[in-house]
Amino acid sequence: MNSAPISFQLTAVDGAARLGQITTPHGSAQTPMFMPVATQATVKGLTFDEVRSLGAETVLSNAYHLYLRPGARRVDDAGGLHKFMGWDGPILTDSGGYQAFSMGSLRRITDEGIAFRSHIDGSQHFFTPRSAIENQHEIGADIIMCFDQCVFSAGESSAVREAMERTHRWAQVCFDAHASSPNAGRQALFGIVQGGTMPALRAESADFITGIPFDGYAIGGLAVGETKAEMHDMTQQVCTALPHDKPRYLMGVGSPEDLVNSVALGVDMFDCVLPTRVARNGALFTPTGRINIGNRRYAEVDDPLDPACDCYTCGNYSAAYLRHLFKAREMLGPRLASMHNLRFILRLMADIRESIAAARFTKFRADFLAAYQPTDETRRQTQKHRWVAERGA
RNA sequence: GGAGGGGUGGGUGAGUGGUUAAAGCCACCAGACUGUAAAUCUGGCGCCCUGACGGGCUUCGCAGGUUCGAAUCCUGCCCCCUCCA
Repeated sequence: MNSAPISFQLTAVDGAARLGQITTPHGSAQTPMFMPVATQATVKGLTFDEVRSLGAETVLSNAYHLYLRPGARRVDDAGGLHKFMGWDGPILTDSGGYQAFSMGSLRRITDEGIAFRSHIDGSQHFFTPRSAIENQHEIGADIIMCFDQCVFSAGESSAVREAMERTHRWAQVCFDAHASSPNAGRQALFGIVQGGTMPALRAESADFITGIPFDGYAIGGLAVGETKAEMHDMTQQVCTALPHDKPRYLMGVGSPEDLVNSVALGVDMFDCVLPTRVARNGALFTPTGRINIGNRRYAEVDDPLDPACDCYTCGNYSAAYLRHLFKAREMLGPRLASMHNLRFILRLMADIRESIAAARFTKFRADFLAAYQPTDETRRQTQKHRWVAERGA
């Protein structure tokens, strides 16, 4: 029997929020943590030196993308993903299950697995739960994920149930394939709870998945189009059903407010493309909410976007300059914006951890949410609701 | 001086009698993006009224004219470009 590839220690609890540490073959990381997304073995636009200096301890990559290019075999031959991409900290790889959701018409799902048509060259590829695990063995991340089927959470119940049951069957296959492999001693495997937005299905899924002794448990199929309230309720429900002593990973989340809210429910790990994707399109996080740097109002702001921010961007450049870079479509714009957003998120996580350690997370959360307006759209809706409420009364 | 071509909304550029407030692209304004097919996508973009639906007004160098109806046809004028001398 191999010794466990990772260990998880809880060091403090504040309400349902947990402070902990995950130790992997490539070092340890404090939780709750946010993992920047390096889908194609790169956090778009940044070097890993920069990623680390921003405060990231663990990064996420994607086995589907690496399988297609440069090839899992090639990554293995290059000495594994850590060496290949130049990141010696913990890495988690997603199996490619999410691509069952995001690739739409390019894939076909059967009980055997998922047939993908490569978005790169149109070639046909077939992923089975077993092959997805083998890919991840070759790639060599510290934490690998079960091959699941992600669906639109609030979709038709029969479709959600079907995907959930398939995910369950595949979870067992993944577990067996991993447990019987030599990699079980050096890579951790997480199971994934599905079940859409239906409490009964989530309960069933959490029960099934936690029945398999994975190294950690993930909540999948959220933040894919359902309401914030549904996401919150499902996360809360699943968290109460997950074992206390294993890390809990809410996949694909999230926005600043989602992170704060989900930590309050007991989530330990997050990943999300939002900070970097949104940054590349000119949206930046600030303590008072998300803004679009391309807006006219920043044209003459010669101070940093957030003078209190400790990131490289805010330390060296004005909002007006950042806006100019975006308007001129200069590549430095997305880079500086990505650094800012990742720093914002990673500092937020550090602040969260600090507040849990000091047993004042509840207040921290309340203060943060009171100040933070997610987007202009939500801001507008909030104002409209208020207006309608006042008027209707 | 001769021959020909052309002037369209911020720019470029379609449109040659009605279905045109006028394509497309750019610029500009605004929004979105949650296990990355994304440095992407969406909406707005003459003026006025409306929360919206919608309605009103004024536009295609300028001035006249033909016509039920003109960016489109005719006349005059003003500019611009190409070639020849």
